[in-house]
Amino acid sequence: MNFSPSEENYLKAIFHLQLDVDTVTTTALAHRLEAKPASITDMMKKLSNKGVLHYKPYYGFSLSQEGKKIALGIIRRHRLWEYFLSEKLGFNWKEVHAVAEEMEHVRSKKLIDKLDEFLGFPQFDPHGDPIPDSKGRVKMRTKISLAHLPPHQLATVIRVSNQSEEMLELLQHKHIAIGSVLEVQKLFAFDQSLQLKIRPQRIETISEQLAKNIFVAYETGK
Amino acid sequence: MNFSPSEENYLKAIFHLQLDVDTVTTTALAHRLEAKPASITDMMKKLSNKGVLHYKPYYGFSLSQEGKKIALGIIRRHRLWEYFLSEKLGFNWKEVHAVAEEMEHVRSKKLIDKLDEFLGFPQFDPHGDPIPDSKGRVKMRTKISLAHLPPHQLATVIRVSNQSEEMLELLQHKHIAIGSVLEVQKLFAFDQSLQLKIRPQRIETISEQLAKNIFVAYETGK
DNA sequence: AATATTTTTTAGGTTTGCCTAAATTTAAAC
DNA sequence: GTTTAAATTTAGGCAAACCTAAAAAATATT
Repeated sequence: MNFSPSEENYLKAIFHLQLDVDTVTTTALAHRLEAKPASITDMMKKLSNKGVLHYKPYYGFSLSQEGKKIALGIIRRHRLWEYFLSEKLGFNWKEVHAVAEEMEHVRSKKLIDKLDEFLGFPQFDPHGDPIPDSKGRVKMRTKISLAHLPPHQLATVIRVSNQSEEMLELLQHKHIAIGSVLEVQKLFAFDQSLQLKIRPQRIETISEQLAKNIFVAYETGK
Repeated sequence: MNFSPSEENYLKAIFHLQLDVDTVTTTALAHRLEAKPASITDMMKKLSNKGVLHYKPYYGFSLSQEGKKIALGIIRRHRLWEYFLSEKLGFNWKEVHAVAEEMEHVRSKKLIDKLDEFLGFPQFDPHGDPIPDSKGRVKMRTKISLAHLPPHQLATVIRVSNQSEEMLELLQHKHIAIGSVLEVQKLFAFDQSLQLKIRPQRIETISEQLAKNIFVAYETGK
């Protein structure tokens, strides 16, 4: 079955909303897609006719098994393009999303699988979100601020929320960069400062304030 | 001004038709776009209102200066993606066009300029057609069968029309590949066979039949 | 439980990009 | 120079994807 760009956007949005709730409401989806509730109802009828949606009027909707598979395919395309834009063309994280939003609608299985191969089968996009593989499987990770990382848990730096000159200078000094693998060795109760072990074998101490602005991810079961 | 994918396809098609004729007719365009003449008229009204077209009802149309600039931008996008698909993802020439047809409509100046840079500012796409640069300038080349290449004219192999095992074997034996730079040293009148000089310094003789299946290009003034 | 409020759906309208069929204009043929 | 044929445009319709306003259903309030 074939889906228009618009239908694809609906499926993707529902998928994301379902990460938090079992059943998605008309208003929630309208809000996310910046559309009016009436438009949502229109589309829900169409999508449930196509069998990708469980829909009971007035009681919300959720993706069918088929719908989930399709949504994962769209997310795969989106995140692979994000990775390409960031890694190969030098876009920064903020610019990447809007462009990928368009590119994800180019539908060619071969294109995406070749792109995946060209990129070296990346498992996570530049935001640290997992990229589904060609069978729709995703690696799960927990993403949190470094300030909340459990001690002795190995994690990878995926983002810094503050991009000021001053912070980047400090990060450089501490040898912390995107992709750095590290763990918390000690948490000092007095001021919540942290002692880090940065792979392969560097020890650094950072303030709570800095830790709060560094985001890390680590793999979890499943 | 902004153009929909459909409008872009019309502009591109008119541009291509104008390579052969000054004024494009409704029927010619309808034929090329596989649409009905009435649809063409509809769109011509829209496009001439947007100022990209000279249009006199019943007498055909042609691109305005502005229209040409936009068409070149679309062709630039198309051919850069073709180059990417072929060079980076390993697509073959036949598959490249259809996918690029979709990708060309992702509009982001930055995306295209970064892609251009990433690809090393290529001047010709995998079909040997010129890629307009970011200012819309194109290098011109003549594309012909090797059988018709004027003697002593340096040219580059851009395509082989027959992809059979047998022919590829022969090409390999003669050290002729896509991108080979060569010139005709002698044409034997008896059987139209050719003696080639292949850069940097190889001499090969090939039959007329083979020459007819090899296509080459060479730069011409402007 | 009855009423008020919020959420959702229905009904009907708009724009884009296509279509068919009929009318009009231009070009060709006699 | 009529008449015929071909090309083009106009008129009116259709589907997709949105909208507004009104109606209907579910939820909250008292």
